[in-house]
Amino acid sequence: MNELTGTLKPLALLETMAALEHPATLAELAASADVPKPTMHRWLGALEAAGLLQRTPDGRRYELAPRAVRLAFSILNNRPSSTIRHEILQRVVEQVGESCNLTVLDGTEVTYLDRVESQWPLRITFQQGSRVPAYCSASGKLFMALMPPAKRDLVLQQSRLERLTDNTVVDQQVLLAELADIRRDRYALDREEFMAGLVCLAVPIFQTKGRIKSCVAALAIQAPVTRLNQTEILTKLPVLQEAAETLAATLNE
Amino acid sequence: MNELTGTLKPLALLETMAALEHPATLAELAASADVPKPTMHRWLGALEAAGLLQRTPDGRRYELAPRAVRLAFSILNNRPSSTIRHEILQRVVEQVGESCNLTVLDGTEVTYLDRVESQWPLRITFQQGSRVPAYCSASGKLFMALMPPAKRDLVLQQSRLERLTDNTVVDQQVLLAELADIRRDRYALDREEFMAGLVCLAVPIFQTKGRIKSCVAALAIQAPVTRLNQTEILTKLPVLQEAAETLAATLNE
DNA sequence: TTTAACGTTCCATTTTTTGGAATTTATGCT
DNA sequence: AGCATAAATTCCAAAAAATGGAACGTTAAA
Repeated sequence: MNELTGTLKPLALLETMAALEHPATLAELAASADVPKPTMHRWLGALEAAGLLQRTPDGRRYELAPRAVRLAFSILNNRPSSTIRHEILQRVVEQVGESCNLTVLDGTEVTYLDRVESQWPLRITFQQGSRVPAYCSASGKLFMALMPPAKRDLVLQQSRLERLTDNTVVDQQVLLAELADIRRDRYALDREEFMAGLVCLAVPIFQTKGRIKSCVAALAIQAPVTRLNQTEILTKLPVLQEAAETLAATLNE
Repeated sequence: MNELTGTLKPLALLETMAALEHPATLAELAASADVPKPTMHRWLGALEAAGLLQRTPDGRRYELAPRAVRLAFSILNNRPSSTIRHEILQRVVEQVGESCNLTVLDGTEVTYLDRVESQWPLRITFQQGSRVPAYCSASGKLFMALMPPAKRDLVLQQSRLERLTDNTVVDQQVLLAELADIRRDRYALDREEFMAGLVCLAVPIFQTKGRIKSCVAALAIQAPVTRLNQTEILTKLPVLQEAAETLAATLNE
């Protein structure tokens, strides 16, 4: 996990204290955080003054104070909708039995916002944060199909249509024709265009602001073609669409 | 309340975010914290890089991230404060003679923060794994009844109302009607809805932020219907309510 | 299309933080 | 009790970091 640096170092201390089994002394904490004692002294003093930490009755050890507990309840009470989204993804994986991911468009690439892997031994493991070119992925094509044409042309202009597999669409005219279909059907397929043996089905997640609907994210499942071919994967469309509806609700509320 | 200053200002921001109902934009946060936009930009960037905050899919708003939830559980699981709560639970068990537990809502499920068994005194069983669906447990229904309707709908939408016993409420309309009663009465019953032979009574623990009260945890007792039936268990209500008051006091003082 | 608001970058200035050394306080041992 | 030892605290000049006004892109609303 990313280390807390700079201004956040006292926050790292709070995290350390929360993980601790027993109250600890200044010297112990200074040693474990690898900072000089005067520094730790100041940090502890600040957190104590803030009411996040308090000293044990003997005055030599530090432990969490009520304000930290209040913060914890606040966090749980306001449980980020991202966790709710993750659960929705998990449910999709349970229902379709294949890996599922939530993506957004970032320039000419699609980035994985969240991802839940299927339990099959044979599976494609992407990780959260990884990126894939838009023109050869289901979600990417979906975004392009549903965005204003001017913007789409800009994205296309910046994309070099590189051949990644035998099925990759490298002709812009062919791609545009497919985008028109996708725009009509409201789903997109990746027919082994990015990676041989990998098929993918994506549906849009719309956000409504005022009277304008825009596709802000995409929900997709990925499967080895040996388990689900292009036709079979389409049977999962209803499940995906329903989940996308639920996901949209977490965005608009 | 003591103001967080100096190095702790980003921590104050985390507290603000935890208290927020909906994800907020940079401009809103800058205004509410009364700092220039570049400063807020840096703070948010630091917390985002640390994995404590993240942006909403549209990239324009910020909300809590999984690391914040982990921190919250870590704090609640921590000894000194949990010991105080545990003692209160023990007192309840002594008074009512039945098992008692403290729960928080986590998505569509209720998780046991602490539990004291009537048979085995002095036993702490914080099992991160022991979870129960919200729709068929006393505490779960309590949480749903007392949360903002929009959030409640989101939780309901995700809950599959599965029949676990003859008494499980699987009709959403019936459930909503009961939630209205619970909201009025400030207690909830589990009438053998989760497990045959097991009845349960739950009362809310409120946290007050400003003038807003929110139910952040629930205190409940469980009993075999043979020892306490639905009517008899209600005689324990005053004991529970008093203990809940005491627990709330440790949060709000 | 125009306009306004929002988000982001830049950088000289100001303000903190930092940590070695010294001082004070507490603890353990005989 | 008295000494030795370790921990906690204070001090302060050097070093590092945060700050925020101004300017620049970018996105959304009229």
